[in-house]
Amino acid sequence: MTSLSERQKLILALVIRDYIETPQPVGSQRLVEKYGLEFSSATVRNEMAALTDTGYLRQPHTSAGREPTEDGYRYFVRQLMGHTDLPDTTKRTIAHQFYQTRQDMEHWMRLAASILAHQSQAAALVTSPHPEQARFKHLELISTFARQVLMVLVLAGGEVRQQMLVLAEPVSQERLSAVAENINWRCQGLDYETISAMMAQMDTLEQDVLKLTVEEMERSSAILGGEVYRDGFTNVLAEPEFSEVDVARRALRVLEERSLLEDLLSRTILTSSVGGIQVLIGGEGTWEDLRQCSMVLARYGAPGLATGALGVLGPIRMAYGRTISTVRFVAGLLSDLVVEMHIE
Amino acid sequence: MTSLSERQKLILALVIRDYIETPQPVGSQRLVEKYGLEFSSATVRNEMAALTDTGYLRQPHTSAGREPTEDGYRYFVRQLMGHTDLPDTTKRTIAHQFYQTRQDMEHWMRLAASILAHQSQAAALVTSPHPEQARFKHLELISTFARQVLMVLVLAGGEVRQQMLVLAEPVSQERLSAVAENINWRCQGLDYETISAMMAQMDTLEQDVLKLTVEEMERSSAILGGEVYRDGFTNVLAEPEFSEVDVARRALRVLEERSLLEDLLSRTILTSSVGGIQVLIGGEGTWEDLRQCSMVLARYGAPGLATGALGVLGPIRMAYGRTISTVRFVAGLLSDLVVEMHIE
DNA sequence: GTTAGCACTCTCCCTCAGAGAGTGCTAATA
DNA sequence: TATTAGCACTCTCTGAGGGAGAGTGCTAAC
Repeated sequence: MTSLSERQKLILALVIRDYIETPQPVGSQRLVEKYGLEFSSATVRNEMAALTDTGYLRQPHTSAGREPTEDGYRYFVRQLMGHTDLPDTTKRTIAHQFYQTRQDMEHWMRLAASILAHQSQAAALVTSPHPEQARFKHLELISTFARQVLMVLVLAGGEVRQQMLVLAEPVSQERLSAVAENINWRCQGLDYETISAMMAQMDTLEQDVLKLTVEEMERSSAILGGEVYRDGFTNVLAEPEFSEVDVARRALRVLEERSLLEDLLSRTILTSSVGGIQVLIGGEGTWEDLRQCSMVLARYGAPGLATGALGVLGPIRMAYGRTISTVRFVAGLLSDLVVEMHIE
Repeated sequence: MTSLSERQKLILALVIRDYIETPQPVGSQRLVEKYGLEFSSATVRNEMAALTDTGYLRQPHTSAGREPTEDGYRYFVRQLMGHTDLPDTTKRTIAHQFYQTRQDMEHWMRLAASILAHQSQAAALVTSPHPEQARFKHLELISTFARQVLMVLVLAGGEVRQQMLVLAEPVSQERLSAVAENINWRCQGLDYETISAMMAQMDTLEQDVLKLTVEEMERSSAILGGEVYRDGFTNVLAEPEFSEVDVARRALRVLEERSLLEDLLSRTILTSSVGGIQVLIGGEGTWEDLRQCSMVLARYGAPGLATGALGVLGPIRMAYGRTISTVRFVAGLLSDLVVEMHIE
């Protein structure tokens, strides 16, 4: 990485700032006038030429102003931006919304997606937290109708999964409760492989229940086994870089289609640890569909218990400072909530 | 409604068919050649002029071909199209997917949205079924950690709602089970108003539980209290009428924003009965945001038990026959599944 | 009632020229 | 030596003008 003079850093930052405001190439004269610079437009032109050489700025065509390159944004995010944080009032407002909502991961995630979308005026996604290794905690069997039984499975860490079970023949609630009690006693704290192994010694009804239990525990351990909450798709459609619908379509498809999203997340944020933030700028040369977008991703949760991913997608011309602090803050809140659900 | 000659009906139908294929004004000559008509282009021109007078066709400008007006589409859907049905193989494929999925309304709705989006290449939405009047069926209290209790509420009709309850002080699982048993015995089959009324006579713990129960039952009875599942937003972005992003943004916002969606549904499909299909063409002069779109909506479920709405949103230039039969079929399937969950 | 013929209309696309914005270079200046 | 004023040059954008093409409406003949 070439080292820049202080003045070059200033100019780069100003170009980015101006370009984010008005998505138009920034000219030297304009920059001097708008920000009251101490030096002349000719000097700015010289510095801009230098910044273009180092690859941080680009000219759409000769005799147009400059706009930041992907590398320019990266340098800005890493070196220039500094650590920004949300205003305390905003933080309080957000936190307040979480504590007003019912205490339930599903609602929290939905709320998180909504808040991310709103705050950053971008498309947001939140994946449900999954334990690195699901452990059995508690099981309840509730007879609903005839041969249908509602199975409620609570995993260590508080994740609750419910499932319907259809029996070959009707079974009384007393019998079901006894089965559940037996299973609760024997499976306490076990992972699904151990449970699988001990299934053979049980009777048919218990085997049926355990088969479903193991299935659900496997699903809970899968990378993207849980739900994905999305919001704010229409936000990005308002941005000028998405006025070409095809750009918008390809980008949003990555969020909408599970397989694409799974690929993206497992190769990016899921490789980093909880609390980590990743900023993908312009598809990073890997995701052609995201060439015109940036994403800010975070991993949240509690290591060893359960973790999930969240993030936003917007134009490259994004207010990184604000977006990153929002994502970081919401991830932190969700992490706290995950931990809170685990306190025994 | 003006009555049309058979030849006019034929021409109107052909114009619509051709326009749906290639979103371009249809000329008289083109129509004669492409469909091998028995009469000349001059005759077609005369008939087209008549159809323009009655308001079923329109010219984007003098000396352009004709395209259907909203009224034209409406006439087509109501009078010309006839009853179409999905091919049996398609039906079987779809039904198969439902019976392969776990028996759980949440997954079925998600699947329904996905299938609607795929089959009709449009944006799809499915709202969860809610009972016209929620009735208590069964309650289970499961101690998870310290003062946190998982409450699982089963309503008549099989809807399951879970909620976390935080107690003032720890309570044993035995005590919780006793409370649940007592409530189950006393509230069987009651609606939330009756339960509210009898709360006063209970002790504190039971009151806390019942308060939450009543809240959840109220929520379940609200028009759009449940979840909304959406899919296929990126499908419509591929359609040429949405190449102007603003058109796409405004239309999709109606699906994305709860308040807009609630307004739309409560004034359309929620006024019709289960099994009913509604086709909204071009916003019907009421929804400005949907001016360039059509929606096919259906109400599904079982009257007296629980009902929900589903539908798709696409360009006005939509393959109505296929879309309507898909929506009707999926609504029927979901209705069957709702009923099935109620068989006692 | 239907159709051939034809003048007319309107869009679309191409080209061209002028305005405007911004650059890079050169020579003068602190 | 670093900075700046001045200036020629380049490129986009916009609007005007003209020709091709598609399709119409009208009229007169069948």
